[in-house]
Amino acid sequence: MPELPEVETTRRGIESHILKLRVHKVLVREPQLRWKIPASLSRQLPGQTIESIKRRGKYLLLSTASNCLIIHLGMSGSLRIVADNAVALKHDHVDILFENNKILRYRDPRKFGAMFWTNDQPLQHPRLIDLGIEPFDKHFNGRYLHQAANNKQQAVKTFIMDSKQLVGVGNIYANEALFLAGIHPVRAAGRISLERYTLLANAIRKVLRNAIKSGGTSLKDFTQTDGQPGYFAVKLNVYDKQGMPCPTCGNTIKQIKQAQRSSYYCSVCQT
DNA sequence: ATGCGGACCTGTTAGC
DNA sequence: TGCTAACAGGTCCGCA
Repeated sequence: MPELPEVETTRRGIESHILKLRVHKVLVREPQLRWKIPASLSRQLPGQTIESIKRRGKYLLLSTASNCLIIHLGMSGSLRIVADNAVALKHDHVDILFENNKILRYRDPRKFGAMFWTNDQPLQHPRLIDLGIEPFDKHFNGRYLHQAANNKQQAVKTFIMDSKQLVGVGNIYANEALFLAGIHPVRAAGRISLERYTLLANAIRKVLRNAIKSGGTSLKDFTQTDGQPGYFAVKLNVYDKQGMPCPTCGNTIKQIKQAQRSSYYCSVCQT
């Protein structure tokens, strides 16, 4: 489900409700997500206070004075703030109950998400330590991409979706950014000029920034933490638009598969 | 080293 | 109407 904008929208949504609050209880109904949620979470988090809520790529980092709960939403995960008498539905796998009787509720039908319970160095966690640059880092630009692409034969679309290169760009925004930059998704990453990578870096930041501003993309089931849908979907140019006219030139949007993922592009505007 | 296909799991939808 | 197959926002792992 969530790419960087949806995770950031979630981060902001829960931050306003649980920052500086003490955890009263943790209820794990289904521990088996992508990896098993450690039992130590339920023992150790109660009594601790959430001191900060940060994001690294698509991971959320809920830090206490001595530990960090790392959450990844996978494809279908979501976090909501609900009242303590709200009935848990199927797929509501984890509740974190706070001292003010609000619950942070994790829901994930496909169970591709994950929760890790670590010390105070979450960025050293094996799943995070090799993550690439943040798209809003001041060092991220066309030169960075151009150098990272080196002589790669890999298609530029799978290249920008590789979290070891840069984080946060999933299938929707990869397609949208390539459209904005006028770059064909199949083009080899190592055969793109610095000038075009500068366009692409700017396009990536633009689509992510706009999506965050709109509260994320609502496709099927993404909602903000208050249950309101994101409003970005109406602004998508190519994603899921196969057969429809290109907003720029009117040519028919094409759909292909790359690395098992759907790619959408205009063969006139993107070369 | 690089890059690809398959895997994880459930729900929804397109197609027959 | 009902069954089946394909597909969905992510990313890890094993193999070529």
